[in-house]
Formats: sequence, structure tokens, C-alpha cells
Amino acid sequence: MQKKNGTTPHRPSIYALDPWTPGKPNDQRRYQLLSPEEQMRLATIASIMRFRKGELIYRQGDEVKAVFNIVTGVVKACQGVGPTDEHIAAFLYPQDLFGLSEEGRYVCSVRAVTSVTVYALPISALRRHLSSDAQLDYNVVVKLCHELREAQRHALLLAQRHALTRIAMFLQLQEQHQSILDEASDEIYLPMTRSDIADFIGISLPAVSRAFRELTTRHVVKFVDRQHLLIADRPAFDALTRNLPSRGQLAANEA
Amino acid sequence: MQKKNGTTPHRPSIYALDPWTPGKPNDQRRYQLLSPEEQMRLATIASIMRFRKGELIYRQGDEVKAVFNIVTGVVKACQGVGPTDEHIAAFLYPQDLFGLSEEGRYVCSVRAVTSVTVYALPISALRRHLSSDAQLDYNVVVKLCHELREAQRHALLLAQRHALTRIAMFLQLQEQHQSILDEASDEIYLPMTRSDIADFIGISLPAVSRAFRELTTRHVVKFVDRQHLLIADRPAFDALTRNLPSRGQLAANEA
DNA sequence: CGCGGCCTTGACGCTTCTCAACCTAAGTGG
DNA sequence: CCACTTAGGTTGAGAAGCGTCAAGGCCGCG
Repeated sequence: MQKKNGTTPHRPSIYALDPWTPGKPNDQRRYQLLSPEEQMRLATIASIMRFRKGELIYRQGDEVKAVFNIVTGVVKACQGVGPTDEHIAAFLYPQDLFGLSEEGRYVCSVRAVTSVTVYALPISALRRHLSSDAQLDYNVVVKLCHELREAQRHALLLAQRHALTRIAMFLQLQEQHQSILDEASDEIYLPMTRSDIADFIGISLPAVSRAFRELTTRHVVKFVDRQHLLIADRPAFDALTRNLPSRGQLAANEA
Repeated sequence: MQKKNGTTPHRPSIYALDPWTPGKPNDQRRYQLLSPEEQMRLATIASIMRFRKGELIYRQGDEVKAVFNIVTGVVKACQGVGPTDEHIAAFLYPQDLFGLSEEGRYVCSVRAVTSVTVYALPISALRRHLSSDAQLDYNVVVKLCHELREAQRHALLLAQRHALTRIAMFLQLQEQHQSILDEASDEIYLPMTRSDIADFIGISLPAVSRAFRELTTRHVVKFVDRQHLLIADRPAFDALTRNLPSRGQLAANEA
């Protein structure tokens, strides 16, 4: 783990869909919440940190010293009752925040899935800002609403009974995240291992493998390599997530 | 649905465990976030509303006009892909907030589980407060962190593979909620229907029934009536949530 | 008294878990 | 450069648990 202070081409930045403002679909700013001034202000209290692939960033139960903002890379937040079983509560991407805590202790362990670069925002300094800067607070509220919706979508995924449905919903989530960050490259990238996917969607590792196999043999998806795939049959793919195939598959528009 | 403005013995109030302050277990204030002044201020923009058991409070996709704060009663937040299938994202209790939205639309439908009394906080007025009152913002941040942890616990529940484990974790959640609101009455109250429980924990209605039956015949719990139960064997009960219950439960070991 | 929710119970089939062997890819040292 | 090693992934067979369908009980309400 390396650590350095200093200027970089990046600044702390936070992505979120606004809960209250009706759709602004063509906004080029892509929902970047922080104004340049706020980014500067946060940069003064933040320190850049880097972690290599697989490295532990902090452990569940550790005393909270900082909240993190991802610049590049992907991390996973793990929760477990026992030391053995590890459930993955979330994957986090650039422009996300992590470091959720309860009474001064982290509620999840967090590990780097790829090599990552993050800003560490010490909570002591952060709390000072939060109690004085209403605009920053508002942005944090917006971001937390966003994360809450994400957590609920995850729960919705986990409530599905079929492995194929879960995988399909998972791929949709991935696709969304990438459409935010990358330019539209209809290829879906899976930075995490199959085992991570299994722990995230709540099925066994062999079941993940079989589900991907099933999708491949049905020609719904096509794997370029183990980490890259294409949706080969979009209607069939979408049909997997509109469960209850009884009826009503009319392409009604929502959102 | 009735609606009235005016004074009542209640004020808007919000419960949450603070994410950053280390445990203050004997705090009599019980983590009530709002100061009397803030309660007064919110009361000026809030209107009291009442809903009868089963009544719809708002529908997923409706335009957001208000955020709600529960005074008494319980509500459920439902999310569904189709109009038929309804997954329950959360049960909400007194001192909770609900009204989560995305781009100006509610993301869940919300129904009264019991008859409920709520404060409706119009978002127009609320946003004015949020952009000016940093202390209120801070409290909302704390509350949202709390709800985020709850959502993650729900996901953890849904990731469990055995119906008994899910039921046990569900009962633990119920117990916690009640220990906050009521005085310690070791009886657990289930205001919602079995069908609601099934939709919340992600298993079929018959499976819920069978799981309760199993717990009863094992003398782990004891039903007083359909809505009230007692934990009869706490060690066995707790063992269900320290997962690996399938074969980790060797009868010899009871330590 | 009988209707209609809500819940329970039973029988059967199917998906997924578990266990275990095998395969592949990437990293290590000779 | 190649054999070895290890983590990650795939595949198969059997068993277990849950979903589904359907019938029947409980209870409140008109």
C-alpha cells in the first residue's frame, strides 16, 4: 500500500442520481455532485491512497478513521456473521463513497477487487465540514439516497428464486455502472471473480458457473474471455428479469 | 384517509444509531436525533395524516410530493418488477422516515400494515430547510446511514440459504425494533401477515408456515397467538443465525 | 349461518446445494 | 524455457430443501 499527498489530475468526485429532480437525461455533467470549489475544499483534507488487487483496505469492526472516495478501480464490501462465510454487500466503483460505520466501527470489510486509487477523508475533518457546510451535507444526502436505492435493488436481486434471473439482474447492474463510467461499449466487464459473484448474488460458485454456461448455450450472452461478455440476444436477456413470464411483456416504458 | 393540521402531543422525531460516535449504551435519549427546536421547526411544515390498516399511502412511480415520518404504526415498502409480484423492501416503524425517490418518483409503493399516523413533510419546504440548516442535514445523513445499514442487513438475510435461518434473522430484526420502541417485553409482536413475511424474506408463504412450525415443534419459539411469540430456547435460536446450521449443529456440543 | 381472508398442511417435482474430481490460467523456481 | 504449484473455475452425480398446486382449517364479518 502506497500513500502520497499532492496534486493529481483527479479530485474527489461523487456520482448519484438525484432523488428529487425529475430526469435530466442529457445532462453532460453526468450527475457529478460536487462543484469545483467543493472538490478543492475536500482535496485539502483528503490524502490519496493506493491498494493492490486483493489488498484489504479495512476490516469489519475496525475503528473508523476515514471515509473513502474511489478514484479508479473497484472494491468489494464484505459482511459476515462468522469468519468463514463472507457475503458481499456491494461492489463499489469510481465516484462512489465507502466506509459505512455504526457507533464508530466499520460494518463491512473492504477489499480491492482491482488495483484501486482512493481519497481517504478523515472523519474528524469531515465532520467539521458536515456541521458547517449545508451544501456538502445536501450532496451527501443525495449520495446516500442513491446508495440506499442500490442496496434495495441488491435485495430485490437476492429475492429472486432462479439463478438465471439473479445472474441476469446482476449483469444489468454491471452494465449500468459501466454506462456511467465508460463510453458505451456494449461489452460488459466483470472485474470480480466468479466466487465474488456467487457471494454477491447469494448462490453457490458452481451455480454461477452453470448459469453462465446455460446463458451461453442458449446464445443469450457470448463470452469474449472470462471477464468480458456481450449480450447476444437482448429480448431473451430482458425476459429473464421480467419474471412471471405469464404475460404482460409489452415494452411499456418506465423511468 | 384523514388529514388534519394542528397541535398534538407528538412532534416529528427520528431514531438512528450514530455511525461515528462510539457506543453510548445508557443514553436515555435513545438516539432521538432532533432537538426540541428542530422538532418545532419541522412541525411547522408538516401535516399529520392517518391511514387505516391496508391503505395505500403512495404508489411506486408516483410523483414525489412529500417525505413521511411515522408517529405510530407500521408500514411496508413494496418493490416489484411486474404489477403482480411484490417484494417487500422494508418494514418501517415509528421514528422512521420513508419516501425514497429517484428523479422525482417514488421507488416503492408504501402501504399501512397497521393503522398509522404520520407526518407528511412536503419536499419543497424540506429542500429549503436542507440547503440552509446544516444541523438538520447532518441528522438526515445519520438517519440515512442507519437505513443503509438496515438495507444491508436485509440483504444479508436474503443471502441465507435456509428458511429457518432467514426466519430467525427476521425475528431478530423484529426484536431489535421493539426493544427500541417498547419497554423490554420479551414477547415479539408480528404486526404483518405471513404473506408479508414471505415477501420480505424471499421465500414462499407455505415455507414460512412450515418454518414457524418447525421452530415450534423444536421448542425454540412458542406462539402465544398468531401475532405474538416468545423465544423459548435462546441458545438454539441464536445458533440458527450463526450460520452453518445444517451440519454445524452437532447435538453433542451445546456450549 | 355462511362467505371470504388468512393461514396451515400434504404430496410431488424441480432447482440448487454439496461433495468431489478435474481442468485452466497464472506465477515460481530451476 | 519448461515443469511445478496454486488459486480460480468447470463439470458431474446424488441428495436435500423449497416451490408449486391444491385441499382443508381457522376466524371474523356481514
